[in-house]
Amino acid sequence: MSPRPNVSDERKAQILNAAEQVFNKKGFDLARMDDIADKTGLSKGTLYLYFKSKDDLIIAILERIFQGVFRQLERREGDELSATEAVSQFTEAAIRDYKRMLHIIPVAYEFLALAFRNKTVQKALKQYFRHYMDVLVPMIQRGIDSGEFRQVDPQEVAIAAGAIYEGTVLLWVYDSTLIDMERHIRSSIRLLLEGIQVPA
Amino acid sequence: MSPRPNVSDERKAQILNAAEQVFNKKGFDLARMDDIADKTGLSKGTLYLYFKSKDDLIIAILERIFQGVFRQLERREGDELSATEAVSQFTEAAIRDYKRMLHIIPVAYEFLALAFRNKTVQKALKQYFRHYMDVLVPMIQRGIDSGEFRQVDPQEVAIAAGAIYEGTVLLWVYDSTLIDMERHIRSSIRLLLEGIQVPA
DNA sequence: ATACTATAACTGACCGGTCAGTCATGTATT
DNA sequence: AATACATGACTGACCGGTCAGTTATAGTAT
Repeated sequence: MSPRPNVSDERKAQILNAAEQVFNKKGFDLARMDDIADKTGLSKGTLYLYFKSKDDLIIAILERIFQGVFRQLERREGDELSATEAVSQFTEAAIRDYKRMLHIIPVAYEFLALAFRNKTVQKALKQYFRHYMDVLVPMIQRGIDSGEFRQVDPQEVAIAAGAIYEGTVLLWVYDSTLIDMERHIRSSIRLLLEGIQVPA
Repeated sequence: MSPRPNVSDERKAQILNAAEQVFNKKGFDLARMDDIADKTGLSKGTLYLYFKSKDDLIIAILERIFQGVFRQLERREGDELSATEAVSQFTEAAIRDYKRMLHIIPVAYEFLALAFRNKTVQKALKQYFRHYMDVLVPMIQRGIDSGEFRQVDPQEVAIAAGAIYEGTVLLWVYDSTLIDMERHIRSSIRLLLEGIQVPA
């Protein structure tokens, strides 16, 4: 048996949590390994027992975030609902996601800037977006087939919806006093849906 | 008379152009003052004759960008058009703006991340967004008053449109092969407008 | 024309602070 | 004793910013 219990997983999570907070507060570059060490209550040397570099730490954080988002996206449901209701439920799930992720938004935008310079990041974003489209496009297509929606291009509608989700978060960053993320995502999607519904 | 002609304005522009390129390519922190100096063909010392720090340089770049956008926003026209046409023209202007700004998008996202940590940046963004709303909300209100649009909340519609503009750019960053910025901004705004128009 | 002067424009070696990453040493557990 | 875990002082590369010195040019004097 080991002379000491294996604490590797706890330590890693503990370090990632601290690092996430520090990165959010200061940004990648201004975040010091010493800051993260202080936050965990461990020493800097110990960080390097569990992560071999600062980059390694960042990558691990981003992976953890994307894993969460993918899990959420993959939970498809509501095939028995009307297309409007299905999109609305999807929207509610998206809102829950965004609210859960509010605290890592600063890192997320730094990550976006990085996308222009890093192939791996580009791939992750592309994959995330395709996932999203794979869920939403068929949902809209079903609405068209059932006569609930007009003859629109389902991909264009899905892109409009995606733009509304992501864009509302951005507007909220611009001015959080004027934008209520939850309310405005909901109202914008409602306007979009009303535009494609076949009048009763 | 001066022993040498004043080249201050040309130099500043020259340095800002070079800095913009380098910041876009490497990001703010990885960009070296020496890189910028090399790009201009001037020496590092000369940069400091015109800008007192690296921060000063990035601030000047962002100011230049915002000035351009404000100039665009303030050019109101089209009071004699239908509201739909006015919004469409505004959209075309926005598309032109975005296309013109494509090359500084990486810096823009770094700037957004900064918004969470910097009051000045927060103020600039807020101002930008208010400007935008000040133009678009009355445009939509006019459509409602004239009976062209349904009784919707004009602010909600303006926010939806703003989210579409900004969000489409973001989706394009995610996957530039799937998103045609110009086409998808246009189609999404069209869907939105169709949703608020009073049926003929 | 030529030489001289004043000064704006420019240069680049250098300084000093910073910080990611290392490692010799120590401690707790079995 | 053996092993896993932990420490924090230390190192050295790096880079923003400085400044003593150099160069170019417009005007002036001869």
